Amino acid sequence: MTVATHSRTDRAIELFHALSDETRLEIIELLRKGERCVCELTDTLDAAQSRLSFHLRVLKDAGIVRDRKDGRWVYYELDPEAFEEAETLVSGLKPHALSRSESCCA
Amino acid sequence: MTVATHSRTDRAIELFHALSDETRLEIIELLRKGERCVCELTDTLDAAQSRLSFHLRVLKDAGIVRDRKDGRWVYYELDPEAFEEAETLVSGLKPHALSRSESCCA
DNA sequence: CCTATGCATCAACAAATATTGTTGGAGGTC
DNA sequence: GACCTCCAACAATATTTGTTGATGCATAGG
Repeated sequence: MTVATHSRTDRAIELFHALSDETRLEIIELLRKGERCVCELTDTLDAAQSRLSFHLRVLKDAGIVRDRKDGRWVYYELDPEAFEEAETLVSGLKPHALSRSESCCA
Repeated sequence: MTVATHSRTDRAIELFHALSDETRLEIIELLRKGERCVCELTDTLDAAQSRLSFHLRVLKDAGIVRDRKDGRWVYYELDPEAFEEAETLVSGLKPHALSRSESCCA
């Protein structure tokens, strides 16, 4: 599922976009405590199931969460790799991180 | 200028949102080489001036860039602090990073 | 002054995203 | 099998975001 047709920029957009929504950040905050099923999330966040399903998909597509099916329930948990990746991407944007051919000055 | 009540979550949303757009990432990539005036950006990115102005404002509001006026020109440059902040926010979302004493928001 | 340049801002439109209610399938329980 | 729960997917609507062109304002130079 690790798509390779993503440029570095596209990946940054996808990841940062997924992280730039209140509902999604709340989901992440909850999942930091451990795996949760959708029903627990809808309950805790007091959000419609279809809404959470949508946001969970965004998070999943971005690789931020993984899901696991167990009987009737689907459990979601954070994928640490995505956060490493986000950190790497952020550092790659920093002014002092000299990466490829860059000259200088105005 | 609105500052006032910025919860940690609101700040994350603002920052990540600013970083989740192609044009803005291109601007950042250019500014990594150093300060640039808007005219250079419009030229290099081949974008309408009003379009860049819009995105520069988003970046500025998020604290990612600073501007400096010199004569008729306005120069933009990256603010390293914002990237430090972004990194901190990302680590704060990581599954295993147990936060200090508390758990959330404001 | 008068005009040209560099940039911000606004209004209007276009496009992308999010929310809601609904539907249906997969999986349990009895 | 009949029936219930959990959840993803769809369609319709509402909301947000980005683009474009016009306008305004400041500065510089004639």
